[in-house]
Amino acid sequence: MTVPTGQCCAPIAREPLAEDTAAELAVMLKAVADPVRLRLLSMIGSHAGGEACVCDLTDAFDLTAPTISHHLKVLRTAGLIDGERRGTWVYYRIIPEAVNKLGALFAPLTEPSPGPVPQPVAGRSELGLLPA
Amino acid sequence: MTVPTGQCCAPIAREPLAEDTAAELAVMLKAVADPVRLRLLSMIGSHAGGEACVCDLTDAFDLTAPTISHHLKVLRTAGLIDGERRGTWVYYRIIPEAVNKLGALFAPLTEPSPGPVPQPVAGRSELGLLPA
DNA sequence: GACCTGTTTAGATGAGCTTCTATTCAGGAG
DNA sequence: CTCCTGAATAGAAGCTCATCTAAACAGGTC
Repeated sequence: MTVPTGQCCAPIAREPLAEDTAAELAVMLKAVADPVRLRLLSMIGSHAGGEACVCDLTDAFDLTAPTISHHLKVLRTAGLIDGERRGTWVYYRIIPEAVNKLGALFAPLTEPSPGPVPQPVAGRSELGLLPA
Repeated sequence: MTVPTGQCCAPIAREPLAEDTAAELAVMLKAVADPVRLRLLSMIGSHAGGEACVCDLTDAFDLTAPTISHHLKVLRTAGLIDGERRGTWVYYRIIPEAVNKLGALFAPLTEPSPGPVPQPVAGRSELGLLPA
């Protein structure tokens, strides 16, 4: 069973997930299924300006800097965050489309909505990182 | 066990997740962060009547029955599904509150946080743990 | 009772993950 | 250029996880 539209997938309770779609989503979910990475993602996403410096993130944990760096790499490899070096420091920010994909997966099935999946459309005006 | 059915947290990008909240959510996410379990959850949730027999689920995978049973137990332990034996067969169904909790976590931030202050430079802002 | 089918439990094995220490890379200051 | 700090890489140790085979449990049929 393949997903009708080109989008990622319907909510989890609407139709059985395709095998490859499940594998793709599992990669993203595995990246988030860790207390440290969850908090990292939350700190980055909720930080003023929509981005956070690694130096800010490291101090919130009882972990060494290389460990934090490793977790950030996992999140980046999964396509959930993006990093950029500006001078001495490196700043990370969330990729809203990736998070929205997960949100759509677990969206409640309150009403049996019509045909297509109502994609939540990455808005997030504050973090202006959508290429229009 | 666990999973006391209640609102758990704000969307991931609104405020930093508390340490224990992140740990609790990671347990649930880890249960879902597997291709087999994702498909199992999707099959159960999208099955007619809202519940599915183990016998139906097993045939869709190239895995042995004990392995499927193990994955179902992980999902049940995480509070995502519930099982009931009726005669010879065992039927599983989704616990909507648990799935909704994940949906709320990754819900898009339509209304931006009221605190602008995009000034991340020069001396890290506290950022630490949120007060409960 | 004995027997058959569906499901779970118990161990074991091999792969993967989290964390560390030690080292290297990148940029700025003196 | 040399030194210092922030961040990433390399490699290793210990633990967790996904999967299997073998065995046990639950319920129905004869």
